[in-house]
Amino acid sequence: MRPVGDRDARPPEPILHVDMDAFYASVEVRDDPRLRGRPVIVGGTGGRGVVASASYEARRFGITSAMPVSQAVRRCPSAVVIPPRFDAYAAASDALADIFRSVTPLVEPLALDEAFLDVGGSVRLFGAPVEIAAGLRRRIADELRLPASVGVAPNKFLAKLCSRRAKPDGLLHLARADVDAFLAELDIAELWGVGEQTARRLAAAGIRRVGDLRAVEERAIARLVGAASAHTLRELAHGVDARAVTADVAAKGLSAEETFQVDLVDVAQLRRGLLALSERVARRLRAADVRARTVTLKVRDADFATRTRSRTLGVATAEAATLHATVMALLPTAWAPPTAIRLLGVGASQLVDVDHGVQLDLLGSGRWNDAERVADAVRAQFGAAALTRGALLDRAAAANSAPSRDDLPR
DNA sequence: TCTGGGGTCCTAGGACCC
DNA sequence: TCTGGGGTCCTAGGACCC
Repeated sequence: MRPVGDRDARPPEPILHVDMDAFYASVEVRDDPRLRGRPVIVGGTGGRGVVASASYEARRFGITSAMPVSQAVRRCPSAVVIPPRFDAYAAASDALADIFRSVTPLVEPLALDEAFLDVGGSVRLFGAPVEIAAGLRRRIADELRLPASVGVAPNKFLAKLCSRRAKPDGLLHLARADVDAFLAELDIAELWGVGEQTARRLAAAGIRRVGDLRAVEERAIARLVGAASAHTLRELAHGVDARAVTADVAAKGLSAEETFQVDLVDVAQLRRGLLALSERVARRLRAADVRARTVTLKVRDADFATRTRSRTLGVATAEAATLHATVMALLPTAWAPPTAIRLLGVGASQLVDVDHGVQLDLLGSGRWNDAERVADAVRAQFGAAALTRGALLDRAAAANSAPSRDDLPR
């Protein structure tokens, strides 16, 4: 039975989207006050790096994320370029999550710097959603000394639109009654799932605003973007989004990839690169207590042509040796000399829980797993650099590989 | 000095089974 | 002796998101 009465009613706009402003750059400015007011770029400094985050001062020069750092620096020679410190961002992200969970258990992170919150059950304790949102912004500013923007709306999609609209350092509440008018004039590119390609295809059919989209039959949209996208698009155009805020969403897959500063050209280099990536993936699988059934090799040529090859194993694995053997077996189907390679990747998907005991490995490659688990323990106690495979210590590998980073806890 | 790294979801074709 | 339909799994690629 639901209690009757206003005090218990679920508010009409219970969903919050909290999004940190220029997150990585803001953390850097906070931790080094000399950077305040200056154009700050966080990104790879190795020559092939791109912008991961840019302060609003840098954005005034037309610098956007994913832009090559080289290009960004040409636009703004006075910009300070800082290599990412993921540990610092992860720490800030953890503190942020603690603040979120102090108002509701229904917290769904989307990335290190943003999350959905359903505060529908929190109003009796903490007040209306807008008041909760304002309180969160205050606490984030006071305790983390970081700027955040918050959207308050009836559902996830609208809340995300609102937080974007509120940026930087703002709060926007969209009442249910205002949804239709708000959406009608919106550019279709603002819809979730409409990127450059889709926007171009829709525009070619005369659909530029959400209002235009509403006037077109779903079947006609499906011919442009496929059935599934057409259905979602139509719902979003009417402000409908039934997805619940869900805490603890299990990951579907996990991968590691690396763009090399200098292209790789021979099989020995590729073998070493794939071994290092296999180790990173295996370690993360074991840390998450999962095993993968499907292994994917990713190869990008010097001319940026990208291929993937995958194989599904009979027995799920979390062993670097197995991952490595699998991607090495796939390699000849994706690469042949003398093609130069700029990126390698190793992916693991079709994850199964170790607890569920799906794997019954009677043939006993288990000794590899034992050895690797011992290695995990040594690294946990003495640091990531404490143990490295002999094959990775080769001089050529050391010279060509970017400094390795610890894998991010997720 | 062109184009990172980590993900999710969808589509389409083929294999295979009933 | 000429061709069904449904369902599931696997693989490759692409769009999109932060």
